[in-house]
Amino acid sequence: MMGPMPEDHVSAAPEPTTAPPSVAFAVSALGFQVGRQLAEGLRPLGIEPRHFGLLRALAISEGQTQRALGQTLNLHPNRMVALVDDLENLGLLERRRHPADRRAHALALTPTGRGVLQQAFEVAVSVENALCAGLEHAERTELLGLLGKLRHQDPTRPGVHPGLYGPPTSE
Amino acid sequence: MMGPMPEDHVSAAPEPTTAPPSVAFAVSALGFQVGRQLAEGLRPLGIEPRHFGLLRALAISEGQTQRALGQTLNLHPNRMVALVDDLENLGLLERRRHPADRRAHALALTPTGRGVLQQAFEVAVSVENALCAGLEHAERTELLGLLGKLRHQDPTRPGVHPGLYGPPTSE
DNA sequence: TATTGTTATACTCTATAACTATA
DNA sequence: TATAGTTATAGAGTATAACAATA
Repeated sequence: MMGPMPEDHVSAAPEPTTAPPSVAFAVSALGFQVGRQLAEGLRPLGIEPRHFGLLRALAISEGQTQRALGQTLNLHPNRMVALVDDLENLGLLERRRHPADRRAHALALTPTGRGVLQQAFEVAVSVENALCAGLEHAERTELLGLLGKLRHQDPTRPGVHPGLYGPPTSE
Repeated sequence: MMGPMPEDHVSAAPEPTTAPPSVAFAVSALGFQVGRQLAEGLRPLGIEPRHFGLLRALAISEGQTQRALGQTLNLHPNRMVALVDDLENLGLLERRRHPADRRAHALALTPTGRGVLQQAFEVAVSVENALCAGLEHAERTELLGLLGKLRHQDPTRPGVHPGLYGPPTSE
């Protein structure tokens, strides 16, 4: 990875102490900000972005085992335990008996969990709208199109965000 | 924070299990990817993104005290110690005597440090170009313009990225 | 023997607060 | 008394590997 790369859009040797305007930098700083805002918005719901990601993935297909869900989210079985514990303690999901395998759990959202997921989506929408408040509707469409043309390193399942599962952001 | 927000661009209640195309999500996922790529690219130089950030800030005005530099980067004095230790051990900067205050250090880049910073900028340019490889020049300009219109929560000094100083990204 | 979920352990990173030497 | 830098300590998070139950 990180071998020779095409260097056409930006000159190769900028002023050493100065950074040219950079899509990478903008996207990185904005992405961090968005993550913080999402975490803040979810706090009243008692969950963190990683829980949101798990609930969302579970809602897409219920009855999955922890392992299956963990593979979808690229999470080690290990880390799934605490995450599922959290959500079960909050009453947002249940570990039910798996019909075919008595070792495994069949994960299922509770009605409360479905409600919280709904609210979490609304938080996400708020973050989106706050972020895009300075854009006309057409500009936002245009921006989405351009972002879609950026090279994604990890064309995994859509909706899977590798950075969503770290520790809660401090500061 | 996170109070009432305008909700015009996106309907407030999407399908609960499905996410509409979102600038926030795209920017967040791409930002995380960019961070990983930068870390990978810097590894051969023996530094991490946070060291890059510190070197860059130091290059802008040398002779600063650790505290002053830490304030620029929003880093507690505490965390500066290990960071400056790293860079001093690598021979990239020096703690010199402060002319006016014998408690403080005057931080200065070494020639090696200047060289490594230069190489780090080249890595950053590589990441930028890889990211934007699918864009025409005009599209990239357009994208930069649109990103600039997104609402920045933290209009601090330009070039300061709050998420740059966490632990090195695993996975 | 392999696999699911769990636990144990060591390790890293962080934050708070002490500490020292200057001011 | 306050400040610059440092160190100590405790806490949170992660990863690796062991473990029990089941396949």
